[in-house]
Amino acid sequence: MNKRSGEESKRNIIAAAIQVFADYGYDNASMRMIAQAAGVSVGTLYLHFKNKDDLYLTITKEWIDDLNELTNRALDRIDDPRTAITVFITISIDYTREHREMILLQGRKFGRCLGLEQKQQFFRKRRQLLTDIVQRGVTEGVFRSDDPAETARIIFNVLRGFIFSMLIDEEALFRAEACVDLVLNGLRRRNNG
Amino acid sequence: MNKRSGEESKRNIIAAAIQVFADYGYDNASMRMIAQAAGVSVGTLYLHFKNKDDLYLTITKEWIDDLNELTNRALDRIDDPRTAITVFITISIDYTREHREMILLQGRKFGRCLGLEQKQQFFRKRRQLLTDIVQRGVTEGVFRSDDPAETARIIFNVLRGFIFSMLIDEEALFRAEACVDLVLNGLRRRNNG
Amino acid sequence: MNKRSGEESKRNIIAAAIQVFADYGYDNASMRMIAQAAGVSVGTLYLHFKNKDDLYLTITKEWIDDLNELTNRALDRIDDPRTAITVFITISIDYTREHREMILLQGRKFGRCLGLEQKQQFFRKRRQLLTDIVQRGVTEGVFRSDDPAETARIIFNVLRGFIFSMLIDEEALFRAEACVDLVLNGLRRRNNG
Amino acid sequence: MNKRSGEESKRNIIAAAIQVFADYGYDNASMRMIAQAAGVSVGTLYLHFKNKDDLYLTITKEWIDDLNELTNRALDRIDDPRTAITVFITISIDYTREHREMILLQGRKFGRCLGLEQKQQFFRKRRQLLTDIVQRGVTEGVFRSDDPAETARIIFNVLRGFIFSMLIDEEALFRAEACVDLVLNGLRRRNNG
DNA sequence: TATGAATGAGAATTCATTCAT
DNA sequence: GATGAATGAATTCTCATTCAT
Repeated sequence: MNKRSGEESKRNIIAAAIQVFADYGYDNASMRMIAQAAGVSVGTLYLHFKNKDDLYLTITKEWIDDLNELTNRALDRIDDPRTAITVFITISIDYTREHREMILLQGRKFGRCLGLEQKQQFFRKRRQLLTDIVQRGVTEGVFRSDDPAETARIIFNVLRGFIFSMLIDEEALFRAEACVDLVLNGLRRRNNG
Repeated sequence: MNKRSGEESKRNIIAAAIQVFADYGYDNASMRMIAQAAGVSVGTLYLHFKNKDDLYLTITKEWIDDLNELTNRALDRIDDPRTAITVFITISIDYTREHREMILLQGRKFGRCLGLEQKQQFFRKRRQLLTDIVQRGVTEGVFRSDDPAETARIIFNVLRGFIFSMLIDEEALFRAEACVDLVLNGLRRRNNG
Repeated sequence: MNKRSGEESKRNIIAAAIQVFADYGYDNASMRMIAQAAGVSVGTLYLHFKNKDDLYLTITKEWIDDLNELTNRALDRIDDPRTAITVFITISIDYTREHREMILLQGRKFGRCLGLEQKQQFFRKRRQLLTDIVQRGVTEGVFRSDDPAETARIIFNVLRGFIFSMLIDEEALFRAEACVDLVLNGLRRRNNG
Repeated sequence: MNKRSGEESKRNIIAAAIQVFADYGYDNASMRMIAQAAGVSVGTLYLHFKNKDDLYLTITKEWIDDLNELTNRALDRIDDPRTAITVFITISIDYTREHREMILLQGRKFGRCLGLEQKQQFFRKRRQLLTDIVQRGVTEGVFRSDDPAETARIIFNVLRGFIFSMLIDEEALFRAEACVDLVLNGLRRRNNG
């Protein structure tokens, strides 16, 4: 019985769970696998988390907070819409590359999606951020867009596609710069357009 | 019980399985549910399919063939790269909207993804199609792209993102035209570019 | 795999479950024990019953129906209140002696008592029967009772006590006739009373 | 943590355990719940009691002693058998009403009933008390009974029924006086009997 | 072909008990 | 004395798969 502090043990379990969930998906990851990966007994899992859902939600909540903060900090002092788009896309792609496990955030549990409310709010917030940037660009006359929200959704979906490609289809991954280039060009206002 | 020819029964099972898989996901769809939806006994499922994986793979194979044919037919006589891009994106979005179940194609069984080889080949083929179109556009001087394959991957990922949005986040869906507009503008060669 | 008809198998499981529940109580009887006693696998239990509660409730429902019918038939043509009391007590005691397992009917699951509604209705019906008999006796001038319902409850509780004694304290069991004697004497109207 | 003397802590745990056992039953009461209710850690429970059974037995022993003393004191100077019966029944009913938890005394752990020997002795003693009273009444010519022990068992079972009704079926409860009335009338010797 | 009863392995979860601190 | 993290065995329940009919 290797005694640790409660918090230490909890972090340890979370780290293990992230790996296992990411490797096998929510459904195929069993509590036994997670326990094994964390080097603890199954019972210990339930000492720190009410159940499998709770463990999963704790993890996703961390990511959401993490990404929110990272994004906010990065966009904090950026006024130029072109730079803002560049930063948003680059951060998203980089973060996804570094945290392949983040796919879990997108995780669907078909019937009832686990923590759906929380996630949708997060997605909504990110799309709003993009919408604001595009809108600003339009106002400033550097972007062209009939419908900034629609444009934001499209950009958002490239990034969502990237997340899944990370997991199921690495050949489909692209460089952030290439994406920025295409998008900025697509948004660009032109005289003879 | 209603005697049917073997083939008829098989079609019937596949139709039911598509629905159930699409509604609940591979893991949460049980053979019992599929049997019930098809109005046959569990044993009958195994008469036509070796096992659950086999049933799933049969379905995905059908889709791949279906989509391949649909796409090929649509692009058959189109020479203009701009029209080709427009058609490819529109077909993909429309098909996804009509066949929400197609998400299954992206289906990940994390550890070992079921039928991965087959799917990856399909994805590769679609990206190649896009690459060819972009390449042609560049050659003809209407598109601008440093790396057509990279550009193709980006477009491919918007569409992949759309598929997942269909399932987990309907608010994120966008119109095909808006996407075409952004992409074509992004690809457009410009004098002062 | 010993194939039986569905109904045959179900009866077999019920018989085993009655024994196991009676011997160990609801909580201490495990599905594994019941399966073993029935000579089937655990999975088979769930083929016939939705869950443990369902199995338990099926059993209690049978008893309730059984006892109701038995009692109704016995009291059908009896007009004399003294005979009716005698029959009611005798039947109850005899049935309990023969079906020691019937204790399950009383079964408490503390927080939420399983099938409480159903049982309470059954108990209520039996008390009502007793109340009617006593009331009749009073009306006919052979019984004496300030409050027939209260009297009925007391008699009802002797019988309930008997059921528990069957299980936990056989030394406390008594003969039906002795009980009838005491009760009838207690109910008897007297001139100098 | 609040340092207490060992004995004080023990009393505290017992009080909490009584509540929890009474609310949830032996099986459904967990050591964690008891610890929580007592405001101590799980480990502390095992400092004072060898295990769950030990804790339970300690409690039942207390009750047995408590009830024995209460009953003895009440019957101490009562000579009249009629009064004695009245007192015994009234005390039993009242005590049960006030200590709903006392149901635990009847507690069955089916297979091997916890502390069975101890309890049976207690029940035996109480029945003996009743038997003595009835016997005395018969000797003095105020009661009529072929078999005082049998009569005692019947009275004992009304009271046992009452205890269970307290828990599972409050509608079945009755007033002590009504019971005394029926029993005394039932015991009464009559001229024309 | 078709059925559906039966299986057994494995899933999530609970809990009495132990023991390092 | 007191704590509470850790354990492991047991519990309920699910499900892909098999096979006698």
